[in-house]
Amino acid sequence: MQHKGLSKLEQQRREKLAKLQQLGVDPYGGRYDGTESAETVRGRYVDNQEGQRACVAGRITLLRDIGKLVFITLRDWTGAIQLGISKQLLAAQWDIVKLLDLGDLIAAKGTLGRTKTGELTIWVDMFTVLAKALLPPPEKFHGLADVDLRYRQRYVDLWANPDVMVRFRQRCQILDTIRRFLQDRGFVEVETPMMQAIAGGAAARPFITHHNALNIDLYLRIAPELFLKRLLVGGMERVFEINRNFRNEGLSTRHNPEFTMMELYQAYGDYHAMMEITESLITTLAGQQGTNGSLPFGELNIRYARPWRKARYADLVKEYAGCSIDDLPAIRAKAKSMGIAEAGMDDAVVINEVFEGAVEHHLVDPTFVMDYPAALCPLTRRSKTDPRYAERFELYIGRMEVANAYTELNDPQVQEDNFLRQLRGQTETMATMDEDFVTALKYGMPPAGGLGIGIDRLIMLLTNATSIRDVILFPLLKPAPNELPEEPAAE
RNA sequence: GGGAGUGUAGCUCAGCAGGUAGAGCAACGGCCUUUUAAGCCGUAGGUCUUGGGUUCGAAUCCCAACACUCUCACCA
Repeated sequence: MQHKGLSKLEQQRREKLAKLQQLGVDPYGGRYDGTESAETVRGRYVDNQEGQRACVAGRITLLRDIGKLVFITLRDWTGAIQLGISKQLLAAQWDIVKLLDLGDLIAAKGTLGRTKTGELTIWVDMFTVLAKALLPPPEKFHGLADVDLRYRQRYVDLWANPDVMVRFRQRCQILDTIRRFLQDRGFVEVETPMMQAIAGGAAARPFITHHNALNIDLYLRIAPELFLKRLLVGGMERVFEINRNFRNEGLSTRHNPEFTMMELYQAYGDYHAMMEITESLITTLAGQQGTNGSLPFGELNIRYARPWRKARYADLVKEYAGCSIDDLPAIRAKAKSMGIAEAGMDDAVVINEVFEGAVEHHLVDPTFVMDYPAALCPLTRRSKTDPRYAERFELYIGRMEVANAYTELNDPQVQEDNFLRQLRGQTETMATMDEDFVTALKYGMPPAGGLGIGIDRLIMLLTNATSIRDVILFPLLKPAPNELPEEPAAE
């Protein structure tokens, strides 16, 4: 795929590499101690104070050759700093300076100062080549813009588009905060199987894989829920897991087949306790990211100020769709008017279609949607006052479902009945009876609240990324043509 | 899978009432010791995604394929 033009540019760089070697320079460096980040150097510099030294390493992203003076913009993962290299100061290494290219990795030492225009600059008196780049970097001003290329070559995107680095470092910071927040509340982090004999805990099509030694098919998990609740039975009272789920579904700006989910379970809690945790956690995170209680998300401006809106599912349908979820003819009429093929659908499913079509896009600021129809919630305890509803909420922010939580069902009899009812309604692999889970419940699971937060979507909201692919380092892509396996010739 | 859009130099993009290609950056050669997307002079770089068709003539029009983006569908 890479043709003449490119290999010519590469050829030129290989020649420079050979020249470096002739000058006795190892173009691929080695261990280099004593560097500081660009950010640190900027932070500690004091104006009008002589003799401040600095040592940095990074990639050459801009190079301005003024003849006997060269300015380099050196970028590391904290930011950029300018190097000034003068022939007078660096006569011994001048031949090497002239062989530097955009994209090369170098380390440099020197004295700090400011130029006429006030730019903080390291006046270099020693530098080391750490890695010669054989391929040219993308255009220096626009960066790498081709969306597909950015995902395929994230290793270029990360430094060619500095916002990308900032966002992924924010992602790490957000995850740190989540872990600390939960640990402070007494939760412990656990890891449960990603490969499961029965893919349970959600309704989604799983990926199938095979274990050779046991000669069994296994599923990549679609949710950790049933294992985490087994831990409640085992006496682990506050657990959480942050890990990948896999769902064999289409891709979109809000869906990646593998995505990161945080699930937690708290013994003796309920869904109101989960609301408190959710609201407290996410407002903490929003406060850390943002300004005065609100953050932009695409065209939207989302207000995170507490308290968040709480609204019953049924009330929202009435408010935005104009009909009661108990009035099935009206619901079906509404569904039909919205273009939903409601004829063969289950009542609860029709209601949910109306909800998704009529209500969701109104839910911009954080909103807890409470009390779902029980038929939609096989793992949830029903309301004691009105068993038609389940003690469940979903949190919507920016028109997206971000969290899902409920009072866990701990009655083994009801759980078994729900599984059986689900089995009757489902096609293909969507549901399998997990008898061992029912057995676990028979030993007694404490009443508990459980919560799942879609981490990727949360990070989208907190970092103003409107595509999930911008918060996942390597989103799933169709392999490039030359990576695809040979296709059988048959049509 | 449906709909809309995109595919031109290494990168970012022009060119599309049909007459076989342009700019900026990057590259190469030259000048320049305070630049900031440095500047100036010069040079080189293209099977216009692929395959058919219409035409005297196609980057441009038509058909098909491939890839990507957005969107809908699938997704409790």
